[in-house]
Amino acid sequence: MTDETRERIVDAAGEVFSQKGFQQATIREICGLAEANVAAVNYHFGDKETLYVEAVKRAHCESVPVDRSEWPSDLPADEQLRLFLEKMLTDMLDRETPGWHTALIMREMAHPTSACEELVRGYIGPRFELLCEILRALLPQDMPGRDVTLHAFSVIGQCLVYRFHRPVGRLLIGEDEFEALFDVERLTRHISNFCLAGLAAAREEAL
Amino acid sequence: MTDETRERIVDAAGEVFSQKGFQQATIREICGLAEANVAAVNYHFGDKETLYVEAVKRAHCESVPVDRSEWPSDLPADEQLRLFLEKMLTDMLDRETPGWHTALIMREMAHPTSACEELVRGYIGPRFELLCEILRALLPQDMPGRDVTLHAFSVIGQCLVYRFHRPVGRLLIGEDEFEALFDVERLTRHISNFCLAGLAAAREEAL
DNA sequence: CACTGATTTAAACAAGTGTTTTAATCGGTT
DNA sequence: AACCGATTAAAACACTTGTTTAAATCAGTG
Repeated sequence: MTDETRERIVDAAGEVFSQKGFQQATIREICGLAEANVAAVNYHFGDKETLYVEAVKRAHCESVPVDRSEWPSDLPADEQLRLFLEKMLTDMLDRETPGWHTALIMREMAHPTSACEELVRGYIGPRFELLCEILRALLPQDMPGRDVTLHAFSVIGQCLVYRFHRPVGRLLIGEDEFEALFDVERLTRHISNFCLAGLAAAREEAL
Repeated sequence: MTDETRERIVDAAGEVFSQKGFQQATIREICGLAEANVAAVNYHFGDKETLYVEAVKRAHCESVPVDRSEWPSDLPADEQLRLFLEKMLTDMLDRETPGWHTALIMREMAHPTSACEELVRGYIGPRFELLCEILRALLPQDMPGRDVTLHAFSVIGQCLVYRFHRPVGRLLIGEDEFEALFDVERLTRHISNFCLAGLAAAREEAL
């Protein structure tokens, strides 16, 4: 049990931080879950914030990397977009996915802390770059980068809304109705169709 | 100064709550801003949560109501959508807008509390309904309500992303570049073009 | 002016927080 | 077995928080 304690604490911290956020989570709850003493946090990490950063680091290190070498770049761009959306929506919405890793990343996206910069560099950034490249293939060649970015935000905005505004959505159209929308396949189909039409229009307009 | 104190406290509470959220805001800071004694909150409102609900209530009561009678329903549907987007983006992004009202509503959208239900009923709901009606005019007549809802979420998702993920956006493409995107006119044009193309495609597909 | 109820004030309270201290315990080494 | 550094444990510390108390002040009325 040399530094198994350290491991258990990071794991418990990820669990609790992802559910309650940095401030709301208490060291006592984390240590209770990890079956460790409260002093262990200061002994192993120094303070609460360092532990938090450690948990975020672990979250995005252990999440599936965007291995560009294994991304099917030879697929038609519209198929690549469909695939990208399916992956993103699965990561974000799939309730079957166990573990706190994605939840913590999502929380950090909504409430950035000092850990965010590294998260953008190591997790969000590469994915965003991939999306932009896919979009570039579907947009006029001479389109300024800034406009490509606008399209990228349009694509991810449609996904994020289901993750970050779920409670409002439930109140808005009823809980059952909203949960019925939570089908990755259905959402993938809708969003990719919607986006591909928007992209095609931008392509035509440029002619 | 009979219940001017009460007014000052609600106003200061809205200010602080909108910036820091319910938990992070402290009664002492609110009362400091309101130039009132800490005990005044309990005297006038009972407890912190009641004060919060009061502030949210004031926020959406004083915000511009969706007066359906003065909405230009005779405009072409695509123009209505453009107008709707412009209003929504202006409310959400315009930094010139003083006051905490919108900021508090936005915060409640991301972190719903007990005040959210009433907010959905009195503020978000009517606006969402209006959007759905506009979209219905742009979509096949026989399209199921559920699919109209999907399109509505696609529209508002593209707006919300600029409000709720601003910090990540700044890190992602650089602060200056991101702020340059924050032009209501430009965003309105992009999002409405993008959406109108998606809607047109859904219309054609139904033929 | 004196009385009364509403309001304000300063101080204290009780609970919870991150952190530190100090002593006990463990595991390996000589 | 005795020692030693690393780790764990329980308790205390210092501070912040929402809330309450009890006295002081104010505003209106007889």
